[in-house]
Amino acid sequence: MVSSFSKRAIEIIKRVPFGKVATYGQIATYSGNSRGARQVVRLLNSSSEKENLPWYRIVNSKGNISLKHGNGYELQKSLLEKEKIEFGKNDKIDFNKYLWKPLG
DNA sequence: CAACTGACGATAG
DNA sequence: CCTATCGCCAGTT
Repeated sequence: MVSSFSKRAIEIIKRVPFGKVATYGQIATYSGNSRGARQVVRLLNSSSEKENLPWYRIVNSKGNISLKHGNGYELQKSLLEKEKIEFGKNDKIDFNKYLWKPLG
């Protein structure tokens, strides 16, 4: 068995459906390591294009985009809005509506 | 092999 | 609420 955290994380990221978002911690947890959030970041940076990952569906635990303005932030936001995801007051995403749940 | 690096997260003040 | 700090892990330098 491979049991490689990275490979599993990639598979999981690919499973995040249209119109939903997931947190770094979520991906890490479902990949077998609840503390692997930072590895998820690495993967997004190193494999988002190769693996064709929906990197823009990954946000931080607060429901905000983690990128900096002028450095992808607006891009990610627009991509999410195209998936009908709404941003609240502080450009915050409502997890009750948009957080991805692997079961349903 | 040691140090550095991240789009994080939890905790403390 | 906000900043500061520490912990975590794997891939790079």
